[in-house]
Amino acid sequence: MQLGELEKLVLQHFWNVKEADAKQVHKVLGLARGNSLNTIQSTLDRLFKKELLKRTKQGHAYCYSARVDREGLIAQLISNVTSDFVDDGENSLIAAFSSASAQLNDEQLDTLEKMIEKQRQLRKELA
Amino acid sequence: MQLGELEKLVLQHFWNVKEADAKQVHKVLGLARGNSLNTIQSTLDRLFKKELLKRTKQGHAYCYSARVDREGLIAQLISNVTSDFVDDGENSLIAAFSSASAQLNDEQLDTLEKMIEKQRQLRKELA
DNA sequence: ACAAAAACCGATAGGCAATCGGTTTTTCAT
DNA sequence: ATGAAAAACCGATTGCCTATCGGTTTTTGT
Repeated sequence: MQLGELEKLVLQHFWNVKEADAKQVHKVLGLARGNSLNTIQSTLDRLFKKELLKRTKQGHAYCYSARVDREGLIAQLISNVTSDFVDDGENSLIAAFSSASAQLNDEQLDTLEKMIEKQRQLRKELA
Repeated sequence: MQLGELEKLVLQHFWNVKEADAKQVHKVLGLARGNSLNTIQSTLDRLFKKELLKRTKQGHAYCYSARVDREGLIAQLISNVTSDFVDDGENSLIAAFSSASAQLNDEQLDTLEKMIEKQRQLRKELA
């Protein structure tokens, strides 16, 4: 799945504002870029069809909100873009990590390790 | 940077064969897909311009080989696709991990932790 | 120098984001 | 209920990129 520039801006917008209709998004993002309301509507619709936004009728307008959070989208994008190079069963994040671990600094390694520990703890509590 | 289907196949080919000229790639990949030699040449050229392959004149033909390994490409793709959503300094993998960790099974968590340890060890040796 | 091989150029088609005008549908107030 | 306004929907165009080749130019080895 391919994301264009405006689509990315809109997604980020919805990580800030929880929900908004086309008109509101247009006011915040569209006007500054010189986009028509229609352009914003189309973009919202495309993102809805891509299942990155959800929407509900609210009065006479769709009210949109994020369907994935930032981390979820990043995970999905990584999976999409790497899947052709990753064996089935292999988790793309792990494959990615083996690719990119050299780029991480010590502090980031610590962070990651703490996240793993946290996840383990969480499971212990649920078990 | 956008990679097409044929481009991906060609890249993977060069992770197997070290080096080859257009004719050889065509024989291995192109014939099976019904591609002309020209199509293969164009693709090689595009990948060269994207700096994913390198090439040297060998007799009368360019001899191509991989410029990035699988892990390097994966890392680059991840960086490309996530950079718009990740603050400078923040690593996209870590951002992604924080949401995707729940999807990993215990074994994969172990794997990841071992990778971290391995990376730490590597650094200690280099220091 | 010449034939063959390879590179290079340019054109076409197909897919997707961006963009918007115009039409249809929905909605709300009267 | 009905009509104006608002919003959704549809369809077309543009631009960018990959895929694909035909044809021309350049290179090369004999």
